[in-house]
Amino acid sequence: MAQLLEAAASVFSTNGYTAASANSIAREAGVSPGTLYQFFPNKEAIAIELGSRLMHEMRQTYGEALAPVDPATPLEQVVAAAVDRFIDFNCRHPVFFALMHGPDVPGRIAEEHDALHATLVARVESMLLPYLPDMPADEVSRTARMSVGIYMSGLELVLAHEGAEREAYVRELKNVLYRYLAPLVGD
Amino acid sequence: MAQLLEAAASVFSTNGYTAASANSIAREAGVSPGTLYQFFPNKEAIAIELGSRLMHEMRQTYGEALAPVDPATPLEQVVAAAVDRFIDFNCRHPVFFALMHGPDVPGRIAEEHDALHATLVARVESMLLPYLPDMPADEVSRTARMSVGIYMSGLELVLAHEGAEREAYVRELKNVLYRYLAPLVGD
Amino acid sequence: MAQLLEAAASVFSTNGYTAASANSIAREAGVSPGTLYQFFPNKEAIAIELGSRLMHEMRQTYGEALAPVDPATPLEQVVAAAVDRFIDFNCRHPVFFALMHGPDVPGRIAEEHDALHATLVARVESMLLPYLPDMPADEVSRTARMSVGIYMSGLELVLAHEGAEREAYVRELKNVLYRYLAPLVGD
Amino acid sequence: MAQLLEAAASVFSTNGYTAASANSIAREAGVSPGTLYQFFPNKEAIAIELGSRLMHEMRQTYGEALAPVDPATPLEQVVAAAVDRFIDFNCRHPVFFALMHGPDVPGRIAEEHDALHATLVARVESMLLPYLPDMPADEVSRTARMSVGIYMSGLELVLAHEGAEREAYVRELKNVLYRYLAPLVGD
DNA sequence: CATGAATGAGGGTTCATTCAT
DNA sequence: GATGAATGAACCCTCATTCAT
Repeated sequence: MAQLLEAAASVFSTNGYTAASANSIAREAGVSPGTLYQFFPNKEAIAIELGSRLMHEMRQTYGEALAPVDPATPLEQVVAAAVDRFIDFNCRHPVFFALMHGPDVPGRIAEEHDALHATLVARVESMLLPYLPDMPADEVSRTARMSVGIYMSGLELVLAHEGAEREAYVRELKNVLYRYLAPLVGD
Repeated sequence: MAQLLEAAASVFSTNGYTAASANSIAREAGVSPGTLYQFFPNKEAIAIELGSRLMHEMRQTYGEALAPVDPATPLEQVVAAAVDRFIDFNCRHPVFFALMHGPDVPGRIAEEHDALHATLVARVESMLLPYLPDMPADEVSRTARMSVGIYMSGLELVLAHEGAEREAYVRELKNVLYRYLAPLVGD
Repeated sequence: MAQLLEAAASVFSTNGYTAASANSIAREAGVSPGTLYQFFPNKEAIAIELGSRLMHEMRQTYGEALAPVDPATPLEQVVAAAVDRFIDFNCRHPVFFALMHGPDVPGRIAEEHDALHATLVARVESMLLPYLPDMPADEVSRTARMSVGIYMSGLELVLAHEGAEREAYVRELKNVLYRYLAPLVGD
Repeated sequence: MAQLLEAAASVFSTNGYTAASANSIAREAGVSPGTLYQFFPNKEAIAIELGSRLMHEMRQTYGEALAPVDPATPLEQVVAAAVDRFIDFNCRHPVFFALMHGPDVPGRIAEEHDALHATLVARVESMLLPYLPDMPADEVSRTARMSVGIYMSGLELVLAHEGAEREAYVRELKNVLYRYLAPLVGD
């Protein structure tokens, strides 16, 4: 059953959500289609469950890290730590990226995709808030969304490379974010 | 047939690449499926041709603008102009976004996606080069790719909003890019 | 396309509605499953169309016969004629019987089944009315429903036999109906 | 296991034979599907066993009643009693109706259906015989079959209504049968 | 050239049946 | 015995693609 989620994660990351077929997931998991449907009522449910597990794991693993930070901590440090954790998380769970580049089609998993996204935005917002005590709420929200966007596009580049090149992209992503946020926090 | 490409552009931007069916494109174009297959060997080919045309149009429309700039022009101005043009281009050709985000699936269409992407990267590179005369080539390339990534994620946010909120995201995107590049060009 | 309805009629009469699979209908018609779905949105629609055609044909063929009859006509004659026509109709359209022994499962064809049944009841009612001018409406309705039920069960016996035996059952059915109705009409 | 048969009876009468799934029967019985298949080789066998038990129960309960009757008993009384018992039996065993109407599909279950039917016919025949001493055997058989058909279609109408309306249909069914048989027995 | 009916592999899903525990 | 997860063929339906007209 974890077997099935693993297979689904693998197929989703390889082919994307839309192109992943229920039977291909079952095949990857080494079970019959019928078995898959004893655990999940439909294909969507697999993605949804996968999504919740990812969100849960994110909270478990990085719960404290994204909790309100002492505003005295240098921003550079906070950004670097957040990026490192985010990259690390995605390398261990490449399906996260697949689910975030969710399906073009609307539906329940689109909602799940949105939930994942919203979770991410909320965490970034809560991380930024101590640094931006005087910024209006809607501006904070925009800043958080922009940061998540940068995160995601940086992640794409990072995952597309290996070794030293990957490291270079990680540094670059940190730079982008730090330089974007530094003026806002008066750092 | 321009008629077919227009229809395809419309359907791709409405439903995304994966969900767009060949027959729905033909219907939208007001021709029979058979006719479609006399112009294109398959669905992928439509996306590929569409991509080429977009690249061509990008070159036609903004050719001069992205041509090497006088390094004396303030970076802020250059970034602002590039972002404005980019947003404008995407509003007039929403299919560009669909093609850049759509195809999770590997295949020839992914290659086309990459070609589009590469074109974009090349243009940004050529724009940056005058500002970064001393930067090693691979670092310039990384900077350009990072910039394109930021562009794309910014675009997503811009397109997702309207009116004043959209304007705010446009400004934010300019900020991100300017702050990212400023230290590099010694501005 | 008539080809498809014919095939459907054949498969429905052989296997019953529930057990008839869309693909088996297509196979019987000598076409591919896809073709079937260009003419009908789903399996139900085939049964529904088949039902309407039957009702239509019933009205076309026997329109005048079931129209209000001169109450002077001997009941025996009317019953005999109605039974003969009914049997004849069913021999030419055996699927009628299959659709009337509709699906246990509820759904749109169940409604169609009901519509067929209601049509039949209405025709019998209109045939009986001139003979039962003083009977309360609900009693007429009951009588009509009872008559249709007798019709149907008689039909089953008739269809299950051949030759002289079949003829004997036809006579028997006429007897049942005549004897049932005679006291009501004061014949 | 009586438990299983009870469950099957319940599921068959609720959903009809075709729509009843083996697993739903097992669930209703509170056992696992595996257990079900230790008592019955397949789904059909359940229906068959259920049918046998119904026949047996019919014989147990109404054995004497349907045994040869004193031909002096007024036919009206005999018919009324038989109908009342038949309706009563079906109210207590609604699965009887499901089994008699359910299986459009040919197969062993249809044979069982026929066996049930044959039993019913035989009982009616034995009831009629004393009244029809001079009728040829095949004609008696036809009369019995016809009577059973009327029974069944009357039953359907009775079960489809409630309260006073149901009572009215019961009376109607008695009328049909009595009027049908009266001339034959010279009543 | 254009047509559009026809194709058929493949998608998601169900369910009678089996078998290792 | 009893279990219930596993099976896999078959179900309904879609859609990229073809070909006779």
